[in-house]
Amino acid sequence: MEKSEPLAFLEHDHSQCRQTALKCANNQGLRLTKWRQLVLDLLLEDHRSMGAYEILNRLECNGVKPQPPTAYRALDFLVEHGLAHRIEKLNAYVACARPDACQSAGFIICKECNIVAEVECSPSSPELLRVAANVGFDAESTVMEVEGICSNCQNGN
Amino acid sequence: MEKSEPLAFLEHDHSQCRQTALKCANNQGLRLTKWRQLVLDLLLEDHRSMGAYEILNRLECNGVKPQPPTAYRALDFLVEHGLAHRIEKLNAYVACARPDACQSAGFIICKECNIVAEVECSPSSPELLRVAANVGFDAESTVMEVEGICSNCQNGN
DNA sequence: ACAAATCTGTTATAATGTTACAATCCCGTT
DNA sequence: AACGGGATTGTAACATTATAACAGATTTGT
Repeated sequence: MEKSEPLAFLEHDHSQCRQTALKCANNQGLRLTKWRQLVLDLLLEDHRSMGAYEILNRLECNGVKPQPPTAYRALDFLVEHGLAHRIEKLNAYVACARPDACQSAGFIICKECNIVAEVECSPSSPELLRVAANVGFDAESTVMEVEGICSNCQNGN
Repeated sequence: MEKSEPLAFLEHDHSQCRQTALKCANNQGLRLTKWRQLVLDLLLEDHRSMGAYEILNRLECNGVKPQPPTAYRALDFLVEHGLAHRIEKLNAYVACARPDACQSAGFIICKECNIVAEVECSPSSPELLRVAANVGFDAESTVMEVEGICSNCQNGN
């Protein structure tokens, strides 16, 4: 598979994605607590994005349903440590597709089926970064998202 | 001035920006109604972004303060017709810096002073678009945003 | 075992955005 | 000028997304 192939659109062994993410989390010595684990599991179900409240509504542990801060804390943690990404356009979250090798990611978002394909790519448009550098701007984070209709949905699937 | 120079960071005659935007709106034959005019005026005050409710709170006409839908309708209209942009990372809006020649814009966002510099640039990272094209994705809109600290704010201004 | 740091539970509230429907205004045609 | 259809606005209620604040519990390093 090519480096920047968007996994989400390809047939693949998705359980591998989950394995990789978990392994990666452990290797980093992160504290994957109960809620973080559960949230990550939900996100790792597939390559769709989930809103915080969709996650919250499905979160549950021994019959206990947590409050919003619990979901947001877990999400913040996962995003901060590169196990998940926030999709700004959707106010939603996806599991990182390549937590072992994620430097800078862009996202291809299908409006129809909500698949979010992660693409490892250089941060932002080169022009944008060049201009930022020119004016002495200290870039900390970048958002790269393309929204449209995926090939499957164009064909009415 | 170079094509892709970010106006927001440069000394410039800002009244020109407003003139251009208004001229542009009229040339397109758009109906710049009362609220649209007022919202656009607020956005054109400078190159900062404003949240919908910040705009709403400042909106007023003959002592009448409108409700949220009024602000959102005006913003949607302005965005749809290229007179303003939505900044996804901030859930906020800026006036378009070059409404006469805006094809595809990226944004440099300073966390400190909230300046949003618009940069005309090719849409997204080439890799991201190439991958999208490869998988037959029909791209409709792209988000390109870089957040960080501008040169002024780095120097404690 | 202790203190410090981190994480969780809980309540409340803030901020952002939308639905739905009635009333009004604008514009082209009679 | 009167009419009719489409666009715009007024208004109330509500939905969704996110955070503040603080107490209690758990984990970690020493």
